[in-house]
Amino acid sequence: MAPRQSPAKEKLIGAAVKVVREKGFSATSVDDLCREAGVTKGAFFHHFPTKVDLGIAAAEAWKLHANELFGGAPYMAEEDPLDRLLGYLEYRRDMLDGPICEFTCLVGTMVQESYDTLPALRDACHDSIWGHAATLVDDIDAARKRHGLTGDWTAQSLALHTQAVLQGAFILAKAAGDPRAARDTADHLIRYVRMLFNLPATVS
Amino acid sequence: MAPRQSPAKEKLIGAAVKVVREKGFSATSVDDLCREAGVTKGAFFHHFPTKVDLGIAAAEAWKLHANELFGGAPYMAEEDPLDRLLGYLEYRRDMLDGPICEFTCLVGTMVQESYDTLPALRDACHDSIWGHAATLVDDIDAARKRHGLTGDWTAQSLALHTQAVLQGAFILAKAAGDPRAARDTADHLIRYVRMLFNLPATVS
DNA sequence: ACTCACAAACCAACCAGTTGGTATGTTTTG
DNA sequence: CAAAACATACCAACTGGTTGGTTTGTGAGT
Repeated sequence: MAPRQSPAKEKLIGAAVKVVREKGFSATSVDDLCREAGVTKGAFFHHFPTKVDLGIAAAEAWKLHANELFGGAPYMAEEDPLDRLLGYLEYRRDMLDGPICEFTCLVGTMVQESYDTLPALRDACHDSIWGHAATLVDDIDAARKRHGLTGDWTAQSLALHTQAVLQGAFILAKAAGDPRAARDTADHLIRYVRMLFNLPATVS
Repeated sequence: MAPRQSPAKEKLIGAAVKVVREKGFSATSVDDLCREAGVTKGAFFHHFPTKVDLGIAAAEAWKLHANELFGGAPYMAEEDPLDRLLGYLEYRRDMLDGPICEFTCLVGTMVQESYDTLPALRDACHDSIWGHAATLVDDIDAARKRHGLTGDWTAQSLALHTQAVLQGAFILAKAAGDPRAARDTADHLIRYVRMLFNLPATVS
């Protein structure tokens, strides 16, 4: 239902998602992006006033992509909200496989570089992360009620915690050049959530 | 006891630690680093063959700095290794306060940008993170034995998990421009470790 | 006739790295 | 012991290439 943007604009956003994840935002030049998208600089600056504006558009596209991907995943059919939450976490753990460039996070990468120097881009990254975390909050709250939990933590803070652990896992994978440590960290996260909800700690 | 390097070299490493944490590695120019250190470009390339080599030296200095800081912290006097571990985590949580640029991690920032393009720098970041995590492993293992724990996780994986959570917390703080979400995530980590060791979940 | 979407050529500023040099030790040698 | 030879630490000026961004032009659709 997206209002079908012009092809050059979409190709540039796709190129940004790909290249920035590999090289980082500031190491990616406008020429890199045009080359990847198969478009000239004229087209670039026709659609985006600055390079930062493409970064912002890419962050927004990334949020839509993520919420579509995880909103439509098989575990979303589970009836118990806790099963949906655990399904999400296991799905994310299982994604930590194969080439690193395919599971890392665009906005986590961008915000590391831009938080102090490019506030508009930082805000777009914030919106992307918080917007994705928000899709978990209702299930966490419903799971708390259904399983009669108390505990001095909020659904929002647990949702953000899952995102933090995943972002940290990406850093471990990048540093090691190998996703094993990232998978172990995701397993710790799953074990934590199971323990919070009084399930056996054994990870599936 | 360090063999006292030349002043320009030390100033450049200090400048790299500061400026790269604020702006990221590739957005930081050699001129930025020279200006911050108060030396000329000639001095820079006398001591470091390339900008990447300064990044590597900064990553090594960062590891030494961290292991010195946390190795000499007050909680290290605790007798129970579990108290040392929890002391470490609470200390790290309490550091998540004040200006963001003062608690974020140099090597986490650098490896995000360099993992695919600058393998030598990535390896130095890997060594820094893994080297710091290693300082926790013995205490975790000793705590497991003393508290009679079983559980299908390794001390190494829990040590790395703490680092992942902290790295993720830094990303949340950077994205929000505010450390509150990072503190909440550190509290979840502390709660997890307490639950693993069968302590009351309440966070101090 | 007019706008939109794009292309090509171009620009000043900036980039990492080089050059050729000086000042200050330190080591070797007559 | 002193002079010569060498090494280290540093500096100012420069270079070729790259940067984000601009300008001007053009072909297709309306």
